[in-house]
Amino acid sequence: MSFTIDDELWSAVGDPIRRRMLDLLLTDGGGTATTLSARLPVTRQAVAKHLGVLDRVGLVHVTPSGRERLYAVDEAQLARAIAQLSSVGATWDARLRRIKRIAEAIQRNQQS
Amino acid sequence: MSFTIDDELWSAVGDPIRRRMLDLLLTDGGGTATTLSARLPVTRQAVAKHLGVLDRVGLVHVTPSGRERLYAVDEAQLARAIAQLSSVGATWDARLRRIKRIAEAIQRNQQS
DNA sequence: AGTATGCGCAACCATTGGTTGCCCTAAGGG
DNA sequence: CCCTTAGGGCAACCAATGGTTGCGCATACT
Repeated sequence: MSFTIDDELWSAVGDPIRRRMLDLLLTDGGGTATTLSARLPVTRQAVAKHLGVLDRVGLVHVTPSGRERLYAVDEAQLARAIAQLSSVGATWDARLRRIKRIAEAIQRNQQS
Repeated sequence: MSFTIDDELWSAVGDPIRRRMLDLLLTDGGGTATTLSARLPVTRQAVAKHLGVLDRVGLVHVTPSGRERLYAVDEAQLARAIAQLSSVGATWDARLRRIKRIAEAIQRNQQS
């Protein structure tokens, strides 16, 4: 059945700010809390908390360098997250399809 | 760019309990707060609140019948949600692919 | 009539996402 | 070498959300 795949991972990408952060990290190839917050509508501290969340589920990893902490996307883990998204989507899609087929079958029966 | 597609809709399916509720409503073809809560690890009131959320974004619709309130999935809206999931997934997937291509190109250059 | 049941409302609690303020420490410029 | 600047962590605080319990109301069942 597997509806509860990995709620931690899903809820990590569930937040719109975190999705935008992942987008930025992907396009820029990395960033710090400060650079990210400059391009987001929230403060550095908020971004830092989000980075903590993403780090805990392994979606990003950090490399301290001097007084900076550079974050980058963990591609393997993001790939896993993508897989889960499409898995849930596929499940629902299949069910919707089945429902539609049944509905059409009923219509056909009623017309005959 | 459209990373902020429809955060309302996304965050509605972002909650694990709500996803399981949608699953149940799809497989059973509908249900009430009480019947759902019987098959979920939360109370009827919690389920009722979630149903309120799903209702507000249009993912379910309700038909009052006597003292019961029967909820069912709005298939069109769920289809929209699925489309958004796969859209975000596809975006990230494309970027990961591009990064991988670049990485391989660099490797090839360094070997030559 | 009276009981049982489905539901809504309100109060309350914990967690989370957000803010501001403060302090520490590493870089950089006179 | 000292002092300023800038990145980042920590703590307090606030609002929203997901969860609970308790209660009251109205509809159905016997």
